[in-house]
Amino acid sequence: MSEVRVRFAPSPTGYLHIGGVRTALYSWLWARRHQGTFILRIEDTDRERSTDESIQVVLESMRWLGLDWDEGPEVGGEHGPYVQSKRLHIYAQVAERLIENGHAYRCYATKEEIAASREAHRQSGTKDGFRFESPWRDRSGAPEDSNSRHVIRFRAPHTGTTSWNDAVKGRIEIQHSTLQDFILLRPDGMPLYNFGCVVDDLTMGVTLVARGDDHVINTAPQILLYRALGAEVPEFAHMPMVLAPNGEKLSKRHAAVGVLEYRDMGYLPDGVINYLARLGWSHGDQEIFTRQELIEKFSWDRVGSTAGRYDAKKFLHVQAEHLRMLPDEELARRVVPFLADLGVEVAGDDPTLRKAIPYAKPRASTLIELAEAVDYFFRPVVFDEKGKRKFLVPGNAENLLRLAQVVEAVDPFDVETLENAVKAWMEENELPMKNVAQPARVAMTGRTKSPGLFEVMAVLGKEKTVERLRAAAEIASSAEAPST
RNA sequence: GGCCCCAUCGUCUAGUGGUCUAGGACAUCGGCCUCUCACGCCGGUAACGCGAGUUCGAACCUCGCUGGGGUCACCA
Repeated sequence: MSEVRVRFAPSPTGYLHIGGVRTALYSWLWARRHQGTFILRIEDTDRERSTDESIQVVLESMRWLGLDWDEGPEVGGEHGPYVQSKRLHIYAQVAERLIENGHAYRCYATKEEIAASREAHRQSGTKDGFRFESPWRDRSGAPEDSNSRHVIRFRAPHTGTTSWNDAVKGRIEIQHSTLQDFILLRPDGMPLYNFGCVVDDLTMGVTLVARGDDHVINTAPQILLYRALGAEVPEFAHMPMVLAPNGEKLSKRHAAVGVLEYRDMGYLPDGVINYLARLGWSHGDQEIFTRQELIEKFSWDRVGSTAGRYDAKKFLHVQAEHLRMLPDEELARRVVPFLADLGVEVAGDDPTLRKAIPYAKPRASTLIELAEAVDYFFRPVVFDEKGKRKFLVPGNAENLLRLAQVVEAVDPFDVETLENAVKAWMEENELPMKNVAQPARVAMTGRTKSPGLFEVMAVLGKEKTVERLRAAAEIASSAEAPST
């Protein structure tokens, strides 16, 4: 097999959409699987919407996901520049060639003329789609003022068909009668999508073009363009789109669509990648994949043909699986910034943090939840009001005090020894675990839900455990008895 | 509307003519475990859109219908 060269070509218009990420991911996996080249190209020819900040967002998104590119912005490459607005001279050259060989022509029609033509078409009541037929298609000369504003159009065939064998959809055939003389270059020299895309893919040696299936129709004009340039046509892979839960096009209204939002919500790159990979692609019954497994197992023929719907719950589940797969040291390191957001400054190699992670891990799906599950080890208890009212009551004060006493004598201060000592004390006094556990839990964590009592104690350490139990006993004894 | 694509549980999917009284995962509902909450474990509900063919036999092949999506720009 010849070298695999694939690209991801987003337009920088705000954020990197999660659907776009999936396209990027599949291409990246394909490249990595075949030791090929993954190219990142910025399609910023829409001046209205493209911004430099957006380019940075795209790069940052790709970096965060770990989808590294071999050629593209910041890393360079032999076929640069990799930003379309810096390639205008190339498009101009190619367009000139197409004019010379008769495949393209200068069109001086004004926007007003086109609008009028569209209106006339509408009035005529035909059922066919509108195609602008430029009077300049068959005119040889130019207007008197040869500098006048014009675009360059492709001389599209009116009859026949173009077909290709799509890597995910199979054979697709498009009627030429549905094509119009699409514009290659605007008066300002900016290429339109179909032209810029083809020129770049061609000059960059792209062997397979992967994109969303909203581009299926564009493939016909693009193939025509390749042929007009006497070039070999690459392979195409059109994947179904990611839809909203209700079947609409996925947008901000339905979910977080910018991929960086997931970073901020405490998702892991591998969690995002796994969920997206599995949305539309499958490998038997396997649900959870490491990045390496994805690289080894990905193939276009396992990409399904039905549009996938975004499912936040499944996404969170897959994310949680990856959180639990991460070694504790690594989790401790990664949770630090999220703890900082909660106002807790702690180092990634802090021994208390390191000890707390294994107990917090099964209770968290994201890094944010993980941070929230360990914060009380590092700062004064903040009581859950309901829990406080229910459990820190006079009737429990004595037990809390005595528990503090029992615990104070425990050595070594580990889970097993603690459990033995406390249980022995409870048995002696015929105290049911239930009566002791919740007040103690609230005392130590401020909440009614937490890891096991003895686990919390062991992480907290003797000093803080005793201190918190006594403080809670104090609160309890001075609290009013429950009114009911 | 024209053109293009698609159609298995609520969702993601396995299934490529018989092994399917359709499997897995998420969600959901029961239960177990238990000091709370999770994790984990066990079990349940739940799908081949409809209609014609082809065939001894169809979720799998063909056609039609219905439904959904995409696209018809000097956006990408």
